[in-house]
Amino acid sequence: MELRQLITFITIVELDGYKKAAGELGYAQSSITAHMKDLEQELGTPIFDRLGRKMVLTEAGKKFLPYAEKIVRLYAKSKEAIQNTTEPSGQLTIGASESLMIYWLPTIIKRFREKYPLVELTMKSIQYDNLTGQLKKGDIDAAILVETLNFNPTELVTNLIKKDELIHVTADAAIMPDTMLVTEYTCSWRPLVEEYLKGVGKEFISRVELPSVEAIKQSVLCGLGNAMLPTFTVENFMKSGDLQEVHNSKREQVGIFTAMHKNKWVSPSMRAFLEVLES
Amino acid sequence: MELRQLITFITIVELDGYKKAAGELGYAQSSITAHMKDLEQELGTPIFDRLGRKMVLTEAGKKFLPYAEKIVRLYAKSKEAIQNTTEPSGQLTIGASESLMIYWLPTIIKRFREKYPLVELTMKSIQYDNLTGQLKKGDIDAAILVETLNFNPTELVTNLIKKDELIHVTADAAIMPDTMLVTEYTCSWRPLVEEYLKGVGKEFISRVELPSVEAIKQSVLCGLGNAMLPTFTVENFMKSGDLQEVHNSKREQVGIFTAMHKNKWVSPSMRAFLEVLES
DNA sequence: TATTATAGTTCAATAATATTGAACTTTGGA
DNA sequence: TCCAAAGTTCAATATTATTGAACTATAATA
Repeated sequence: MELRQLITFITIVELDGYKKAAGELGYAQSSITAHMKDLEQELGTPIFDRLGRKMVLTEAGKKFLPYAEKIVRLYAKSKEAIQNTTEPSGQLTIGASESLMIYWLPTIIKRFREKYPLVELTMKSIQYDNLTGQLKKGDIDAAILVETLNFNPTELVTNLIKKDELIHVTADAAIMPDTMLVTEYTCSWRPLVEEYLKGVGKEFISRVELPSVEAIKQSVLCGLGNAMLPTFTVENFMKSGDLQEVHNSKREQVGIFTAMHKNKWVSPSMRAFLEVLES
Repeated sequence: MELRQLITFITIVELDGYKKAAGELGYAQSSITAHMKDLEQELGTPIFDRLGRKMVLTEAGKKFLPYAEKIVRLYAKSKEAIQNTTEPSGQLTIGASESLMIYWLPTIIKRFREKYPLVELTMKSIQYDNLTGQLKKGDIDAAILVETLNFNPTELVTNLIKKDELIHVTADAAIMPDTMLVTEYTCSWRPLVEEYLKGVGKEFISRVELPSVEAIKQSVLCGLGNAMLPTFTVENFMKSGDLQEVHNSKREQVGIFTAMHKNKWVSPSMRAFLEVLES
């Protein structure tokens, strides 16, 4: 049984005759006969009675008709549902680094939700040590993260959304305290912090590792130590003066990137999200 | 898009891989690739992301999956519904002559209904002058009727269920009144009545045409005239003595027949009905 | 870091099947 | 009685589905 035979069957019933159906569908009449013979063989019973030159549905044919119609209707519907995905919809799972999630994405997500309400958006925090794995397994469709500017792993397609800088901040601009508050090792910019410290000859300074950017920031505010953080995380406190840049400190370049698996199909939802990101 | 491709698609998702699906379905792996390429072409979007050696459903694929499953499930269901028609069901329309409908069929219908409750049985009265037409148009699936024993029209398959006789009845057995109560001309046994009258030299006797057997019987009972009727219509009144056979009258042979179009497929319901009829 | 095994793709050859036209059958009207 | 219309059959042909072999890319392993 194949869809084409079901379509033939339905057309015969609609137009009341093999010949008309053949004309409608662009087949030779004998093809119509063949289609129906196949169907009847598969079903094991005749579906038409050949009463004189009239074709009349048998009881089996009558029972089968609604099934055939439903199947063909579903077929058409499925095509439409997939093809006419003008309006992004369905699930979209984005992995984001914790800091971006807090300081940058909320407004973006809000805009995206307003524009594409049919997309079921899920945000997940990413594991920096297994980004490729997460993208490959389909755990997340794309990732947004802060990385060094040379970020470009094979297997992934990356895209720089925005450049930013790591800035050395402290509660009191005059001093560079002995304690450096840092993120964990798997954090993407942690190597840059280490490089910076080496650059200023402070590679042996004591470090306190804290689990989140927000924890580090609050601790810096209390004077517990200082830290290298992306500017977008500290902008507001710089303006208010609660945090200040260490004098003569060097800034390190970082970028906000999107990343996805290179073979991944970019769905309409995904494209929409990337567009909102870039605007 | 063909059913076979949908089955392949579903199997791939279930077994998680082209190779396993190929094994399961008895295809070469390249056939699986071809199936999915066809599907993707028809839908206009990829349905799998080739992430490394893992095949992961795309968003479009995820949306398509439930459609595919529903279509394949319907396909299986339809086959089952048609093939496993062990239990007769569906519509069955029987045409019957008015007399049989009244005196013979009620108990048969009752038995049939008890045995096959799923069949929606419809009884229609037949037009004797257009029996073939009714059978051909699908107005009725089969007819049950009283006919002369040589009843055997081309185009129809007939079957003698039971022999019966036309019996010349009257309210007073001693006399044969001047008035003959007869059915209309299109009635199947009317010619036999005419033949009988000719046989007994009464071909010019006066006739009153009445529209139904029941009307004739009641009229005979009142002494309005006499009539030739099938025994099954008058049995009870013969036993009670209210109707009596005319002395030395000849009986005419008739039969109760089923008739259906010769090309008509005998559905399980129909077969069941015929079996009940013959028991 | 090679090496190997695994999973999927490509492509040309082949097997399978769908379609067709021509001749035939049956039926319903002129 | 003959003709036209509708469907069937069947052999020829066109199309398509399937396959095996060579190839690519990736994951595992040694």
